[in-house]
Amino acid sequence: MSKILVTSALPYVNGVPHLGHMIGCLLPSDVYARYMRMMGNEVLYVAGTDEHGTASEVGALKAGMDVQAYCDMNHARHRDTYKDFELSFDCFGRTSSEQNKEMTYHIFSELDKNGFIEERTVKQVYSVDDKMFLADRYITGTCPYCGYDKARGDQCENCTKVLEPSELIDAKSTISGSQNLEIRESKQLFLNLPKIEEKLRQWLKTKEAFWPEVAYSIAQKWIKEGLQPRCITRDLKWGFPVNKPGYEDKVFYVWFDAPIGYIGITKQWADEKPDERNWKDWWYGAKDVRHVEFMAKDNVPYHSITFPATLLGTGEPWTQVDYLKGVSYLNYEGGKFSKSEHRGIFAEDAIKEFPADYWRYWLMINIPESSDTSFTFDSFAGTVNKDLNGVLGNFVSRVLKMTASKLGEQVPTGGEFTEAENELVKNLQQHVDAYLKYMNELEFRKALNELRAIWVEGNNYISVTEPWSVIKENQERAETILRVCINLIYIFAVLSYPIMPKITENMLAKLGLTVNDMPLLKDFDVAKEINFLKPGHKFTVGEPLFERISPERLEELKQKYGSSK
RNA sequence: CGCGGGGUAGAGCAGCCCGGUAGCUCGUCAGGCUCAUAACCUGAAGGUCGUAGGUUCAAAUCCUUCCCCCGCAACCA
Repeated sequence: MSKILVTSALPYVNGVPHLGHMIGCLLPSDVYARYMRMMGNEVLYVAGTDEHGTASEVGALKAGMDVQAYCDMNHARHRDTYKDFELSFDCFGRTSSEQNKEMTYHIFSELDKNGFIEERTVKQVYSVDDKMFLADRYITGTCPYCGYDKARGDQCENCTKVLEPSELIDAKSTISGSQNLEIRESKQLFLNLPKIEEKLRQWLKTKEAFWPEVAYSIAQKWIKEGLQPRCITRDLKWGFPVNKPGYEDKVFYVWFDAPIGYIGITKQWADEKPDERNWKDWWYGAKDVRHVEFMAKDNVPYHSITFPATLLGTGEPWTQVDYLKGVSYLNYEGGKFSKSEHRGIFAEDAIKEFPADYWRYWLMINIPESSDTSFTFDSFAGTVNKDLNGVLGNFVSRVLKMTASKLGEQVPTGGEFTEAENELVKNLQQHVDAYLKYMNELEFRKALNELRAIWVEGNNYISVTEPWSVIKENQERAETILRVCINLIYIFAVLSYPIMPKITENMLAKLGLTVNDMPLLKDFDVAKEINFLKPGHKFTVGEPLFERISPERLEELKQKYGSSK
């Protein structure tokens, strides 16, 4: 048994998670955590909301709320949504916690002590009326190059020119609309990345053979271009006050304390049961911990460069990332998800339309592993109707109904296995081995394709053996076939658990079982499990596992959630 | 010449690192079955592997040119 530390990139607290967020980090990390637990490993799976930064301050301001209350509200909203999606966090914490503050202070102090922190003076735009410094994107004005009147301080969306806020004509704050802006000088603290570069380069080299190509190439790119010192403080109120004399009125930049949040959240988890849990077992001088991180590709630089460098700079034995699963973007019907343009389907709405497992399955079998991909309702409906209803749901239904009507609601007795059963077991074992191999390698698309192939084996077997005909002349043989089929339902349920936990529970319930009756996936032996349910074991037919999506319903969904134009 | 990823049957993808009969899912067509959710099983058709050139006995796979799509470009979370 080994220890697997699973972390998902932390969703920003006042964002509204959509399907792209779900598949980018949250869902695959959950599938992996569940899988690793079923492999018999000790798993710690943590995530939480990333709460600091300008966006929260501005969001609270616009909502007319106190920042803390605003974050409390949004944190709860995230937590509930992820619960609806069956995400099995051991702890879903927050970066604004006391524990994270403690970690952040410690790590900063070590970096400072080791000479990796330096002071620089930077010029920033200050809004006199808002009484705050403005991030570049909170300033708009007329682009001096193309005349576009809604150019942002960092870039003009119209002519794509990269801008300095001071270049804008008639610049104003997007928060209050005030034009009373001035450039002020401000002292900030920087993390001296160039000083850590060599150490980082050597560390990164050890990852080349293991990380996915996307992740490693992005990290490599940053190294190649040369690292720059990085500002880690801000003139804001919402955040951890800097624990260095002379800087108490500033806070740490959100990107400094956010990844430290993984550690802080682990401490939140440990503090719930201090007698039996210790965060250091996972993060500090920890032995035999494999740390697997999940994130969308935009997050890769922070997790492959900045955060590892931060930890390296302390000179302390922190757990670093062993495997970094970077995922590309999921678009919506060809365009980007956009809250402001009401385009896309957001997690809270998705769950009202269909149970979590429908989404989990579609997202995992379509996870953007090699390039960006799109969600479409046509594809979703096709997958739900074909894979879930046609292949899996229908198999369960035909087997249980046939058995119940011909032989009663219990596992039939029957006789010895024949060539057909031996063939089935052999094929199934091959697919199972491939499924487990791909899950180990975090090749989710391939793994899910194997899972479906496993379900297809069931329909294939029943087609070939034709129990509905056989029962007319040879009841014992038909009983054998149906006994095997009912055990297949049990096997399918177990194997589907990491992807569709509720469906698994539902399938097991039909067989009078619970998830506690499931075997470990480690060394999963089809020949043994095919005989798990003994003759006479009761079952119930019950309701179908899935609901089909009719053409009318499909049209309705497309209308409701408007496609991109 | 900013950087990275992608361009393979109607659609979505695998194969490319380690050259050697181009695979999978959906869709289409044909057949089978009628236990089941008009579902399931089998078979077939369908591809100049973005473009142009090079290396090689042999290139989707290696090298070079160009074109197209997506994303990123560090005070943006």
